[in-house]
Amino acid sequence: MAPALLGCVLEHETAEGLVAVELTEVEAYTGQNDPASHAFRGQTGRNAVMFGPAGHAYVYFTYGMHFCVNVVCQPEGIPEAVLLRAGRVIEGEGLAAARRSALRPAVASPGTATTSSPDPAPPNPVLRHAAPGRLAARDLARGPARLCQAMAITRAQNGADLCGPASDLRLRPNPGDARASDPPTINAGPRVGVSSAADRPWRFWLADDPTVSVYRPYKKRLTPRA
DNA sequence: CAGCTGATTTCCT
DNA sequence: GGAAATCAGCTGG
Repeated sequence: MAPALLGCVLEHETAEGLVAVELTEVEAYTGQNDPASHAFRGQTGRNAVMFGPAGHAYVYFTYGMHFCVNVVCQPEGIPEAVLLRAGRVIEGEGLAAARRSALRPAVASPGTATTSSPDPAPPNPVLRHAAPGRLAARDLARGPARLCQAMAITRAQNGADLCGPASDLRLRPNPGDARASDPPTINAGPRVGVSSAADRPWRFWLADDPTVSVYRPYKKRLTPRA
């Protein structure tokens, strides 16, 4: 399933508009026999969608600030999924860039809220710069959390039916994909940032595509966070 | 360019 | 309590 998803298009239609991304990099997670999978130790609140039917979005929140999206790939009860790691924005580039470069509200934390501003209160008092510099087109969805930010995919999309034509978040084959006559070269290698089963070459990407994220092997933290 | 670190929450042991 | 399917900014070579 993972290499088959390369070249397909993920679309998200929101009140702000439509953003479409052609997938250029994915990773497979086979669940119960894969120690790197969130489903390895069985079903939990977070990973429940992976145990549901295929074709739905498993969105998870990680590192306290990022979302990542997967496509569930097996029937109910078999928690296999493919992480969407990167893509090329083919529609709604302006909107994607705005989402990626705008000042973003920080996640609410106790004690930091409201009151101290003498000015008319901004929409959210705690703001953080997301991407001060100019943003290259190739970087809009280059990485799993960047892809979610560019497409406004959050917890709200967890469980979305990617194959439902009425769904706001949907996956479709790429009509401009010429692979039938001129198949793209697909490369495979170890997954990014994965500490266990790091030898399994289950990351797949389109060769020579600039939107593919930079490979970073797993590194243990020198000073673990409290 | 490689390497480190802060940000910040959820989940699991 | 500690790691995590990350990212951006900064440092030093």
